[in-house]
Amino acid sequence: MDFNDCPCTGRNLTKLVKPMVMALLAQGQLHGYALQQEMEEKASFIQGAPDLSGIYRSLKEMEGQGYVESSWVTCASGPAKRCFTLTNEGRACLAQWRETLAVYRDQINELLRFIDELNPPEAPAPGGPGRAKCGCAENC
Amino acid sequence: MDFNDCPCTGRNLTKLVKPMVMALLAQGQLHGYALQQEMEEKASFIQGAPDLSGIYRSLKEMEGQGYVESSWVTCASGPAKRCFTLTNEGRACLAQWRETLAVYRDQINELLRFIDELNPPEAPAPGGPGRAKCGCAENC
DNA sequence: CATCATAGAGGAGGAAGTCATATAGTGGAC
DNA sequence: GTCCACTATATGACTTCCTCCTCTATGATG
Repeated sequence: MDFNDCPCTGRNLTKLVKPMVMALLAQGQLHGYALQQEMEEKASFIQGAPDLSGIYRSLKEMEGQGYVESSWVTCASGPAKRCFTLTNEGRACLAQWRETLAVYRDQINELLRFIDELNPPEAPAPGGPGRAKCGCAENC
Repeated sequence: MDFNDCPCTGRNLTKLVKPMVMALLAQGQLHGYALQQEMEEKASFIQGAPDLSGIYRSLKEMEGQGYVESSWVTCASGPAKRCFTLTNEGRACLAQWRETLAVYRDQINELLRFIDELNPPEAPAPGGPGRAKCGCAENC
C-alpha cells in the first residue's frame, strides 16, 4: 500500500516559511535567493528549502507589515539584489513565533503520545474494551 | 505591540484534523458530533477542537479514500447518527501519520533551537559579528 | 414553539507549490 | 569581438490544500 498522494506523507504540512526567514534575517541582512540557499544548507529546516516564490511572497508580506525592510544593492559583480533586514517589530514577531512553535510542538507530542497509546495496533475486539458503540450514552 | 492578526499567534497553523480523527476512531466508532466533543475534552489537542464542518469534510474525504466506513445508527433517543469506523487502510495511514508527525516535531525543534541561538536578542552590532553585508562573497 | 443534537453545503481566506517571465551579468564557441 | 547559453535574481499568475465561518435542514425534547 502506498500513500504517495496522501497527506499522511506530510506533503501538505505547513513549512513555516515566515519564522524561518525571520530567524535567518535575525543574523544579518540577506536577499531572497541567498535565503533559499541558507535554508537548503540547513537540511534540518522543514523538509528542505521552500519554493523561491514562496520566500519572495513572504518577504513582500512581511515588508508590508513592517517586519522587514529592503534596499537594492548593486555589487561589483552579479545582478542587483534586494537585501532585507529584520526590524525591531520583526524581532518581536519572531519572539512570538518562538512561543507559538514551542506550544505547537508540545501539542504534536501529545497527539503522538495519544497515537502510541493505541499500540499494539491490532484491531480492537468488536464490543471489546473499546468505547461504547457509536459513542452514545446508551448502548444502541 | 499586539500581534492579533499575525500568523505568529499560530492562528493559521494546520490543526491536523485527519490524524486526530483517525486516532480517535482507532479506539472505536464515533459520529461527527461526538468526535468534536472528544477533541474538546482533550484540550491537549491542537488548539482545541476544530470546526465541525471541517470534521465532516475530513470524514467524507477519508471515506472516499477507504480510510473510514460509515453506517447510520438510530438510537432509542436522539436523531439518527452516522457512525464511522476506521478500516485497516485507515490504520495503516494512521501509522504513516505517526512517522510523519514525529519527523515534523523534530524539525520544529530544530527551528526552535536555531531561534534560541540568537539569544540574547539584542540587535547585532552593524558590521559586527554578523554575516557579510547582503550575503555576497565580496564585501559590497 | 423554542431549543438541542446532528448533519451538511458553500464560500472566504491563508499557506505554499508550479509554471512562466524578466533582466543582468558571465563565460565560452566561433 | 559577437552571439549564445547559462547563472543569479526577482516577480507574477494560477492552483491546491487546509481551515474557518455562515447558513440550512431535520428529528427530538420540553
